[in-house]
Amino acid sequence: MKHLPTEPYKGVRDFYPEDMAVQQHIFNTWSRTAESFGFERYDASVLEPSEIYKSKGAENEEMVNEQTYTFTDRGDREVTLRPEMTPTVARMIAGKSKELAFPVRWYSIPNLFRYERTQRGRVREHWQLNCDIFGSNDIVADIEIIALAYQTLINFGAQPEMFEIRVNDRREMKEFYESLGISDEEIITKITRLNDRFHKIDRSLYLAELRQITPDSADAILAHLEESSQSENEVTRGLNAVGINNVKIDRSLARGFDYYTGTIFEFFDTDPSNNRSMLGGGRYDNLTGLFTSEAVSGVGFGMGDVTMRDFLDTHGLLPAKKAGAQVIVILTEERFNIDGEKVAMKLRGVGVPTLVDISTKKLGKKVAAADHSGAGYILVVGEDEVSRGEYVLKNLADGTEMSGTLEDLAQGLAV
RNA sequence: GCGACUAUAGUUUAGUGGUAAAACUCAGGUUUGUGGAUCCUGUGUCGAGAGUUCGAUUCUCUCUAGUCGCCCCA
Repeated sequence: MKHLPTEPYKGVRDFYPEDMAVQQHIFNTWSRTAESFGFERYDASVLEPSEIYKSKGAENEEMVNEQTYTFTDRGDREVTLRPEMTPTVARMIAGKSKELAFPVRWYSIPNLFRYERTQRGRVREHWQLNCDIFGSNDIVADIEIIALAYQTLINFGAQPEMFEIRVNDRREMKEFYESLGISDEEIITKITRLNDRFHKIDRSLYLAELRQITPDSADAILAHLEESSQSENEVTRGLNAVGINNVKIDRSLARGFDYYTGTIFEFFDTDPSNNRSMLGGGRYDNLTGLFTSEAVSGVGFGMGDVTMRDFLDTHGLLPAKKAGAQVIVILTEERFNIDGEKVAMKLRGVGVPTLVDISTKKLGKKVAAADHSGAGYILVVGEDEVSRGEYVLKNLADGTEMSGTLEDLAQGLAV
């Protein structure tokens, strides 16, 4: 018989226990940090009506058709597996726009799906921390959201030198282009698209292409762009004031062609082997326009688990392997297995994670396996222990033993 | 959508136009109630199909899968 492949579907991942341990560490750090800033968690289904992704024009329609998982359900509704969280949360905010006490701080860790060509750091399914402040037009909201992203990396154990925050502002850029007499959206889009490649291509090539778009203003745009790392704005000054200094203005920063209307930012890994954007976000006006005439603004960011994992791996910040149980109960013979479960139930009852080794290995192998698993203690159950009602708890790290009734031992281990 | 590279044991890799290796992992034994050791044992249609050849895992072609880039990146 021909068997099915054991590989997961293209572009998605299996989480074996050791992978899941890392995943939990990432999720825990994400939510702990967001909640330390007073953010509240929300979530929604992975299924959304396709139109909430399409309704931003032909460009979006094309994106949805080519880069999402979209299908028609049995009721002839067009459905999409959510590729991003922002339209969903915009829908939810709009639904309650009259009863929410703005500003609100919300976060979520959604599973997102994109039909893409896979490559390093890009898969078809990932998890993303999404943090947003809705309903505040104060620049301090922009500063706080960047500070939250910064603190998240710090809480993973990162040093500020390991990454760099690049900030730009859509409105400032628009004003700058207008000061040069450029107001044509199409031209600005072309310039922005080229700017996005600024760090990837040669300076002379950049200038040559820029001259093709806008011959008269090319030199001024290049100069403006090159001096940006020397300059500052309200956001960078605010970040410096709260002790965040690995930040600079980068006027080449583009962030695609999404809904951002003000501040935009990205965090870059400074390690050359992982030199890529780790997270990004920005400010948008009237996020809720699709759903209601109540205009609600927002500022937020998204940070993926895949890029986070790459970052932690690159900088040696992945956590050490964690044990599945603190105590492993070992039986000398199979006939004691129920006695073993009784012992385990006692320990679990006082909050000690306990498992019973029900394998058929020999005693020595079981001890070795327990040690290998990272458990803290073993407790052997056999003829003597059951008849006497006294047990020996052995600490695997230092070899010390503690003996007594189950009650005594449970007391000693209780958390 | 375009391009490059790769495919050998569970994993990571060596290797050869003439019957395929190592390390690690795992399982069992060495060891009848106590430690990551030692030693022994175990597992492969060399990605699939076709061609060249006396003979192909090795060379050629096609396909498939994966990786990495470009494009795009909400």
